[in-house]
Amino acid sequence: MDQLDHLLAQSAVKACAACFEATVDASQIQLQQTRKEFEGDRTIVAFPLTRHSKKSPEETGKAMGEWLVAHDELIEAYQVVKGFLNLTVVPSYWTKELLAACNQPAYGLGAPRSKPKVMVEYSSPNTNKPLHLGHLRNNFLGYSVARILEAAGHEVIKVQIINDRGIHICKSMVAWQKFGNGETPESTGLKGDKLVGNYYVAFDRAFKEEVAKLVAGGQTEEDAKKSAPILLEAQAMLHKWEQGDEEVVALWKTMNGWVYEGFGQTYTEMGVDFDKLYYESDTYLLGKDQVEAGLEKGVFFRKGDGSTWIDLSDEGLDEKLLLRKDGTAVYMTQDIGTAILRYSDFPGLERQIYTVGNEQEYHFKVLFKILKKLGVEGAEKNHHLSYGMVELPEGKMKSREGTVVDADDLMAEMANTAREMATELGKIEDLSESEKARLFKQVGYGALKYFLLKVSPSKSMMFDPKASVDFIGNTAPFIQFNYVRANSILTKCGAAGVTTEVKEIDAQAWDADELRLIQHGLLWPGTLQTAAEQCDPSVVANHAYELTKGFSRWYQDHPILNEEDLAKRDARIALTQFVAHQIKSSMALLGIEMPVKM
RNA sequence: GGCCCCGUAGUUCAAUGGAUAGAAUAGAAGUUUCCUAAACUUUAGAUCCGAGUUCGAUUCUCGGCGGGGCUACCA
Repeated sequence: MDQLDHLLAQSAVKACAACFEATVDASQIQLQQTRKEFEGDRTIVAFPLTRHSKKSPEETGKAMGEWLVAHDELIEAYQVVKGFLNLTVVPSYWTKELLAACNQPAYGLGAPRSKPKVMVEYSSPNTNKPLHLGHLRNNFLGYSVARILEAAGHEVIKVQIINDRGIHICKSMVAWQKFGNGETPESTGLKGDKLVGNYYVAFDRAFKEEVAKLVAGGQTEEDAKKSAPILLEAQAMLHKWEQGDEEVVALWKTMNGWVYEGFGQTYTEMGVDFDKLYYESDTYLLGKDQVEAGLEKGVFFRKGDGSTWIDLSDEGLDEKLLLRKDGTAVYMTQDIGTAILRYSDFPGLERQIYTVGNEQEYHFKVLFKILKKLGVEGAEKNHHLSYGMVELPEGKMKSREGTVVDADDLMAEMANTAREMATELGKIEDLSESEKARLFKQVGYGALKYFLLKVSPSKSMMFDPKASVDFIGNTAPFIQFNYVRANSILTKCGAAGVTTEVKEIDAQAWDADELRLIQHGLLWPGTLQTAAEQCDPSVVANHAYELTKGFSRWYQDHPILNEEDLAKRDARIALTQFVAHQIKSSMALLGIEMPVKM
């Protein structure tokens, strides 16, 4: 619902009062964009109003249309098709709005910090293996949502919690001790996360061999999996870590350090960052006090064996464990502690948004309910930004089966494809090597980000490594290419001494195609609003694509700088500038940069 | 078994209960004296099945069928 819809709804309410003596609330007026095959700009659906008008949909629409044309100076004409009242808005309205938008660099954006403080958590990897395609979707999504919320006017804090402790990292550590021969990232030339990941794989291989041996020796597979010596070693190591054993902690710090170094490089390439990092090793014990306190308040209860639980059957869920019988914390305990810690770290925090895969929907449902029962204020506002799996043609990615698409490899491949394409087209010879390298990343990474963000988060999506990510069609490179064309014209304006400053626009300069393009651009404030409310970057991606497609079509048969009618030329330059600017700022919210040349 | 999500052109994705279900790709046919052809134009092609609610259902309800996930004293 944008400004115009708002005005029209108000008018429609008046029309209903005047024509039918009916009191209708503005919320009952159904407004939509008029479909392009009909004449008009906005459409009021007449069906729902018939019970007020006591007339047929056609007569209802006709009566309202007559009244609106006569009484609302914004409306130039109307047409009733079946039960739909199509309204044509006076062209000067669009021109006026366009002019205002052109002179407002932050057009469509909310005033900074005009909305509550929110926290967006994303990434949150384990430190025992490198980042993969699923993490890319997570990071791009979380980062983009943060940018969108910020653009909408929220103060945003980007965080992640790093799962730096636990049996998984101990597995890598044990394997490194046994098979590593003192290897380091320096000695091998490998990224630290890759090196540690290799030992995780090595652990798994050794573990499987041991299990096979034990099974051959007569054990059941189940027993063998519990008693494999290397697993026992890893468990012993975790125990030592928890005791604070110096040697183990030192190794743990060293290997995690390698991983952070490697992750840091990957984050830089991805273009994402964080305002604060939380480490599970700092927070994993935090929730215990909260649970003890909750126990006293009677929110939780203790079973005969000493374990602590919450009963959520009144909320339609079941019982959930919070402390083991030995009193140690579980995942949920830690999340309770971390959530509460964050409220105290950032006073005034309205809500936390967790970017985590949809397989954890149940977990977060439970977490939010527990927080609420513990009396955490605003707990119900927290949001699990749940997203679907990235599926490969052969099914789910499984690190143990080697069907993982590595994040670094994929990004390198994307930049490489961009290089091949650009070289073939041969339009960038005059760029320096570093400019070229930057361009290939802008285009290649842009294509990847757009590919992952254009799909609604909640849906699982298909990624076929063999088909590779497209660079033509509904893609970032298509959008970038059109931005480059627009930018090229604007640069030429400067060279030709034509001003791009927009002071006035001739309202008669536009044809129907142009009006449509302008109208689409003017939807941007409402679109951004929607994207922020729904935490959905695909809404922004969609808008940018539609706008670009409209521009591309228009560009094809409308001379801009070459237009002889100067009033038209200036109007078109203004429109070009408007579109280019909006493409750039909307794509920036997806973390995608626009090149100046390609 | 229980709970949750998803089924739309060959393929990958759209569509607050609204008009003739949109795009993109792949297919077929075209467009470069002119601001960047990574472009543009034309063409063909789909709502898993069955009921129900509604003036109107891809959308809501119920029942099938098919796919995925959760259902750990793992994280």
